[in-house]
Amino acid sequence: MEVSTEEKILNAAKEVFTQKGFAATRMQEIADVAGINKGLLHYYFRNKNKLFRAVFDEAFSQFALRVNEVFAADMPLFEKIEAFVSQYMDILIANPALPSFVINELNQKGDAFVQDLMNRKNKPNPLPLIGQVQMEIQAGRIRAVNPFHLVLNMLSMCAFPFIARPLFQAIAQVDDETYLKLMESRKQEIIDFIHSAIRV
Amino acid sequence: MEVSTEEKILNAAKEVFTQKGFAATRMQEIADVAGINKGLLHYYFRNKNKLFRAVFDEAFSQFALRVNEVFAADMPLFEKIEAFVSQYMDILIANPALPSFVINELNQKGDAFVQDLMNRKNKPNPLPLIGQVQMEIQAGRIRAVNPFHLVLNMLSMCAFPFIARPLFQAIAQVDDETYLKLMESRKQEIIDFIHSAIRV
DNA sequence: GTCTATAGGTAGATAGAC
DNA sequence: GTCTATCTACCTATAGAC
Repeated sequence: MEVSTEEKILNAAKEVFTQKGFAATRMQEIADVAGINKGLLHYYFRNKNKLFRAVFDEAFSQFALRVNEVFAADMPLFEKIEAFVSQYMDILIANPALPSFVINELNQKGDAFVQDLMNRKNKPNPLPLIGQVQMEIQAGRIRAVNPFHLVLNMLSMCAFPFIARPLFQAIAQVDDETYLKLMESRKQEIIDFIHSAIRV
Repeated sequence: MEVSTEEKILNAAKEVFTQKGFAATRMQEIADVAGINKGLLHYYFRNKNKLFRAVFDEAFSQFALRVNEVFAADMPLFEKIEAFVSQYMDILIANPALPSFVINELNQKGDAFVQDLMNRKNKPNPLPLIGQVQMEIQAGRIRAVNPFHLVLNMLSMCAFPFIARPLFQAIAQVDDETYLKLMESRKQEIIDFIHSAIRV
């Protein structure tokens, strides 16, 4: 064990907050998971809100930043879609509980929280990709789809199976490992689906 | 006002629970929204958990039941997809906060809660639709897509924009009314998208 | 059925010894 | 930096008057 106490707390907090959400999380439980004393949580992070922000901001960045990178890259459209879906699904497979956590808190914390987040962080920016789609349509190389909805479709198909995972997993009656393998094979399925949908 | 106290409580509980989630909801706030005394909540529903179950079960049914109806209907595949997307989006537009509430609690309450729900309620059953897709593929009338992923794609594109609504709405910088109108026009967009994706 | 008052328990946060 | 003990506030739930 060479991890600092601060790291132990952050790891434990990430685990408990992502599973239970802000309101249902108990500082005592974070301390238990971290294997340290409850008082130390306040020594390092002052209060529950600040500890939460530390966990949430990191989780949110992990999504927003990667999105912008790929969206703004200099690549042909089909390659870009393929690269995005592949990379984004990899992030989700590695962190299957994160999307529901982030979406969750955004829903519950209210508009002020979301606005504050948008000002503070560089927000996800789909405009480069949307512009590229428009150009391809004008050039007649893809079908005339609404670019906004196309991006929304792509994001939906990637993220939703993770957010609604308990439901789908219960319906399909498969264990965790099998479900994640399904998500692995889903990458190519989404890419093909989008490709077929927008080809002329 | 001819609504019974019990109904007033249920309406208020639905509003507060869906907005804040189980853990962050205060019985006092439900009483305030309902305009009644806090003690009455316990008189009618005994405790917070039972009141929650009353709200949750109704919300969950609203989704699961309608899904099964359309999935099992005797219709050609394309018509069925069109009918499903149209009807499902209508439910979502009328209850934009419900999907995130349901998904949310399913994520946080743990496996026991989900299992209990699956035994108690007739769970969503995609098999009729999946079987129909397989037949169309064998008949060569649509492209050979994985039926499971096709259903998942359809559900994702419908539901995700509502679950991730605060995020998308903040990015698109539109007000509530505009966003819901976007969802209205999205119905046809999804139908066309799926149609193009699976046509031979 | 509806209200007030309060019991009983728990959670976040602080004080202070080591 | 880390621990124990405790304060204060709040929340669910109940008891009991009306």
